[in-house]
Order: sequence, then structure tokens, then C-alpha cells
Amino acid sequence: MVLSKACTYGILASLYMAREATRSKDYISIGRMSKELNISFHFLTKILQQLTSAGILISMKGPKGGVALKRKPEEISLVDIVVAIDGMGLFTECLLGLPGCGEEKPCPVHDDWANIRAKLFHTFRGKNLAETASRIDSMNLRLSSEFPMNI
Amino acid sequence: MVLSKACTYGILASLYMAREATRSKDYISIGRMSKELNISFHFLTKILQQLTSAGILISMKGPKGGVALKRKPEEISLVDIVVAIDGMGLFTECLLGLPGCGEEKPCPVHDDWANIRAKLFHTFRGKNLAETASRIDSMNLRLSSEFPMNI
DNA sequence: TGAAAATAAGATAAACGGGTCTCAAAATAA
DNA sequence: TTATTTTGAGACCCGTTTATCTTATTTTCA
Repeated sequence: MVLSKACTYGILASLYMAREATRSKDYISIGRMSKELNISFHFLTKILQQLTSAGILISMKGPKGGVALKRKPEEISLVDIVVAIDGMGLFTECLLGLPGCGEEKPCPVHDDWANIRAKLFHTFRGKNLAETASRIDSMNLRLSSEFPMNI
Repeated sequence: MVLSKACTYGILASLYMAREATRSKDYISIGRMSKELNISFHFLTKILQQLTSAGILISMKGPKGGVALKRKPEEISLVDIVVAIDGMGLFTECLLGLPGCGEEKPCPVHDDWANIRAKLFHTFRGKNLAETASRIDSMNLRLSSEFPMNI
């Protein structure tokens, strides 16, 4: 798996929040999100706690509480979410796992992989939550794994 | 991790074998390879058994036994090894893990990821063991994680 | 002020990947 | 034929990730 499960859930939830943020300024309940995105509530809670302590979300307890994006969705890139949960490893590590692989002492596939992982980084660094989420409605995309439903 | 540990070990061992194959026609002992590549013998054995049953290697028991590439190193691509061990998932699955994500019902990052994973596939499909292994000597590359040594 | 609603936090469990160990089977060579 | 060397196959262990469960803690609102 390229991204951990936690990371994909974090991205889906962030896109969900970006979409909601265009409609209201309220906090979004994790319980509601977990139902609509078909993600285990407790697991999602922990992931969003990570995003909160990474400074990407803010949270509020109590009735009317929940989580919300701290900055504007246009200012948050998909890479921000990935890095907050999975770290930079995907964009820095050797494909063959050789420690210290780099320009000076490359592994046999270093150049190819460095090229692809840079493309990966720049592509997803250039995708912000607002634009990505807005395409969900206009292009009839999907966020949930629930089959018939397209949240 | 993009490739499983087993898969990276399989690639390193395959490159090692491709390199040896240019020098002799003998079987290569897994014990020797595990020492030179710094990979656990029993674990490497299991991985090479997978490559054997996938038809990429042939094996021979007993003294003077070991494993060898079944086809010529020029005819084996890195993708062959990846697919034999990790399967096609890396090249087919949705980055966000949504089942059934595709052209008809794409996830919000489908197009970008499909583009990158296709590039990944074609890049490593185009790299054969012979050419990749030959660069190890000529360009002073590395196969092992043992630090000072460059096998 | 108290009940309810929500996140926070931590213990626990299940699943999986990575890795070890043991014994069997086959081939060689003395 | 027998000892040795090698791969084959499976059970087993350990740590991390994924997921669940329970118990605070905070906030709102009647």
C-alpha cells in the first residue's frame, strides 16, 4: 500500500470537511463523518486527533462540537495531510529500502524512482482541498466506499 | 512502503543473480546470497521459493545446488519480480483505497494517480535485469545495505 | 445545575507483515 | 550406502497497523 489506511481516511475526511466548509462554518461531528464515509468511528477519531495536533484541524468538545479545518481549504494541500499522518518517507526513501541511497551512492533504480517520487510529491502538493473537493460534485466523483451511495 | 520488504529483497537477489549469470552458469546458493546481500537466510529462501513457483527462477537441491534465473536476464523486467511477489495492486489500485474506483466512478485523485502509477509501471517494465545489473559495476552502484561494502 | 453530546485518551484485541526455527526431501560425493 | 549440503515447507513468534471498547473531560442547553 502506498498510503497507510489511516492516511487515506485522513484525506477522505479532509475532503469531506472542505466540502462542508463551503456550506457552513459549523464544526463537523466525527460521528456523522464516520457514518457517511463508512469509516470506524473510533479509528477516525484517532486519525483526526493526529491532524489536530499537527495544526491542520481544530476541534471542539460538547454538543455542536466536532472538528473543522484550521486554515482555508485552498491553503491546505493533499501533501500536508499525507505528511501529517505518514510522514515524508514516501517522498524521500529508497524504493529498495537501502539506507543512505542517494545521488552519491545510488541504488540500481535510484534515478527512476527519484524522478517518479518527485512527480508524486509535486502533483499532490499542487492539489489543494478546495479545488479537489469542488470536483466531487461537479464531476460526480466519490468519497465513500459505500457502493451505491455517492456522498 | 511502496514495495514490501519481501519484494525489495526479491529484486536485490534477482539483480545479484543476473550479475552472477554473466560469469558462470552455476546455481547460486541462497546461503551465499543471503550473506552477501545481508538478508536473513530463511526469509530470503521463502521469497525465492515464490519466484521459483512463479516461473522466474529454477532451483536445485543438494550440494552445488541453489537457484538461477530461468530466462535470460535481458528478458526479465523488474515488474516481473514485483508482480510475482506483491501482485499487480500497486499498478491497479486506488490511491485512496476505494473499491471499484476507475474511469467510470473515479475518486477525487484518480486521474493524477492513474497517470503516476502508469508511469511507474512502464518505467519498471522497461528495466530488465541484465541492463540494470550491468550498471551496478560500471556506475559503482549498490545492492547491499551493508555500509562500507559494495557488492 | 444537571443531562446529554461530543472529543480525548488509553487499554485491549485482531490482523498482517516480517522474520525465525525445525524438520523433511533431494542431490551430491566420498 | 551414508553423510553432507542444499532447497522445500510449514509452524511459530514478534511488532506494527488497524480497529474496538471503555472511561474521562469538556461544552451546550434545558
